[in-house]
Amino acid sequence: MSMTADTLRGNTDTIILTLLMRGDSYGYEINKSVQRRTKGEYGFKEATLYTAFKRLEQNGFIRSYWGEDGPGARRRYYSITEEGRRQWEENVRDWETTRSLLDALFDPDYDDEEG
Amino acid sequence: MSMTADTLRGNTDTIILTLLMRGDSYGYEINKSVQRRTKGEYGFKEATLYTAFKRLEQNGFIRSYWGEDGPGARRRYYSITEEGRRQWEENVRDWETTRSLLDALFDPDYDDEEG
DNA sequence: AAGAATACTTCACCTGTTGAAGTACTTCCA
DNA sequence: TGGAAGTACTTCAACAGGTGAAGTATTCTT
Repeated sequence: MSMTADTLRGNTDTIILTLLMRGDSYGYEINKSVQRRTKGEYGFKEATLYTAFKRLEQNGFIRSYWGEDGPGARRRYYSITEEGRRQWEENVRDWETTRSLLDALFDPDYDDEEG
Repeated sequence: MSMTADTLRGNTDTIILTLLMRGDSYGYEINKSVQRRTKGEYGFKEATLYTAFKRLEQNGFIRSYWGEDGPGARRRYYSITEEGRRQWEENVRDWETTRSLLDALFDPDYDDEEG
């Protein structure tokens, strides 16, 4: 796994929750959104994406249902739950904390006496 | 593993390299520095720390030697190599990229047409 | 008709983190 | 003097999340 992917690890769930806050969606489309937002620099591997859905559903953060039979392949839609929204808030706060921790830890000129 | 620890995963090596850029050091002290910089919010588990040293040394990013026999328990000192410095630069660039990717991916108001 | 795109599933494997247990020495303090 | 706490490192088994690979099935494009 590359450095980048390793940093992303564990944020998969939060990324998915963020996109579901805009409305119900399905795997393939969510992944396209991720790619669009990152200008193609990042996208989920299929296995990553679908195991994340399973995990999120087991934790009660999302719910799923099969889409109407239209043209094209069948789609499983996901929608975020109230608990999922709460989890999203917490995860984003955690991210902000971790982000500043890492910024401090990667600073080669950090003053150790600073408080 | 908590969200925070999961985001930190894979950045262990870069944290250690950052601290070694200030001069040679040893495990216990490096960990204290991490705790100081994060105001006690983060520190390595011993197993994490020492497996990271092993990994870094195997990759040629650090070198190690036993400290002089003084008072107190024996210490294994580490010093960063030229290759380690190059790796550090790369990792920090990767971190900056990933940080903005995640900031974009966690934005619930992101405009999908933006580009 | 072929190939690309859409869409999802499952499995075995890999990597980094961790809990737990152990070794060994020194300092503090009652 | 003796026990707890602090310093310092080691090893191992277990766990979680990500990934490559292979498969299924449909539709769109050329």
